[in-house]
Amino acid sequence: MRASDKAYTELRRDIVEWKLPPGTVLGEVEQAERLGVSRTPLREALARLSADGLAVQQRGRGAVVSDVSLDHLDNLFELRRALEVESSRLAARSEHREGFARLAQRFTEAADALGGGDAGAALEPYYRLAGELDEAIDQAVDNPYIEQALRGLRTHLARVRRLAQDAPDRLRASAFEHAAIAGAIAAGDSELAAAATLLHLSHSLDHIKTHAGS
Amino acid sequence: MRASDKAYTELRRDIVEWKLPPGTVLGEVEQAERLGVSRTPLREALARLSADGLAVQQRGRGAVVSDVSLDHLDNLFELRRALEVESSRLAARSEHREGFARLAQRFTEAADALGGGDAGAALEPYYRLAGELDEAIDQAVDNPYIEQALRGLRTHLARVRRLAQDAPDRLRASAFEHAAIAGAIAAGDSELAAAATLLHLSHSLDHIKTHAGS
DNA sequence: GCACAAAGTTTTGTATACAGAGGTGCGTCC
DNA sequence: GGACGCACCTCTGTATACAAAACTTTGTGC
Repeated sequence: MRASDKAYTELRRDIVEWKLPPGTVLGEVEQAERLGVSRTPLREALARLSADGLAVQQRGRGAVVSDVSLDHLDNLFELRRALEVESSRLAARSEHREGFARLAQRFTEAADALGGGDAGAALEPYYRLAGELDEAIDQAVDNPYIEQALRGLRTHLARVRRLAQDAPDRLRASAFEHAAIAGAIAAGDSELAAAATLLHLSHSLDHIKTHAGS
Repeated sequence: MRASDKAYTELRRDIVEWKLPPGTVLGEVEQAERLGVSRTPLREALARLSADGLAVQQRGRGAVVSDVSLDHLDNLFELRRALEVESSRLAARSEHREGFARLAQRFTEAADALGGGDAGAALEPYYRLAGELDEAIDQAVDNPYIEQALRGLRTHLARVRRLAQDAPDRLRASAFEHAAIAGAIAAGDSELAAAATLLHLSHSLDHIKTHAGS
């Protein structure tokens, strides 16, 4: 693995996981020493982070971890709506929809598990399942431009997710909403898939806005 | 201006204007000498171009100008539909819609000019007007995430535009479609704005696909 | 004559050294 | 006592030198 890739991967992970909180100044020598690479590959990593929007380059002052707050939530979800609703629509029209019926079933099972006694143990599998749905939609949409836009969006979402804690009842409802999306795609009903996605996003945003900041 | 910015700007312009056609290998020393900068800032420029999708880094072989062809058109317009339809919808709901009525009028006038005797002279003003509409929508949407996604999209569109020549009658129809979009936004009718945008994109894609390659 | 391997050459990837710009702190002047 | 200015210092931005990896070419063996 190249040193610049290593620096990029580590810095990106640290930023997304809030180990480097917003506003942190990323001094080149400091970070280079911390990560065990030279300044040259580190600068390349910082440039990529800036392109991702995870850092902003201040003139003369180097790079600082970009700000993120609930003020961005509406903006983030507006982009999410544009991309994900259309993605669901396209996925439902795609030829490669074999896996979605099974995914819908697994989401329903996950919802039951989240409602059961040991909800904590069902949490991690549920997040992985949600990731699988994202991947399946990406594959079905089969559009590198949309995929790239979604990748950037998901990075910011993962970062903002820290601001809102996940209540078990919300996760259970979310699982049912995901099941509806996967089911609509499996059925090839593009407008139903779009509607189900729109509903999920609306509920998701509502939940974050009412339960965040505590 | 920093040397890396200069290298990025020039390379980007050369790629978008097809002075560096797809498949061109961007040797580091070669380009560094051509642009009069050192390899270090040039590498930073190449990294940014890769992030934009204008170049792809091939293992061991450096960077090459990314491919672009009519095969990408459907993918590009799918993303365009997702972003621009939602942008029009958001712009129509925005508070800052003062300029759109005037823009709609200017598009109607531009359509008349394009239908008149000296259509060639009306070409350049029309392109500028289309750019103004894009900017106005960006301002009304007021969403940095969507704006960034649109910026990347427009870069690729500018590049692919070379593949399709602009027939005068299509431009005239396009002007009317733009007038409809601007008018709907000015009226604050979000669904009408979305529909007008959808129609414009559909016609635009149809035209390119039937008239391209000659 | 073709295929495989090895060596050479060209290229990228990394480190370090140097220069320039900006910021901060202290001193002096008003 | 406060404000402005100068100097020092730290940090970014750039260049160059070195190392490593990959591709190409040539030679030899089958």
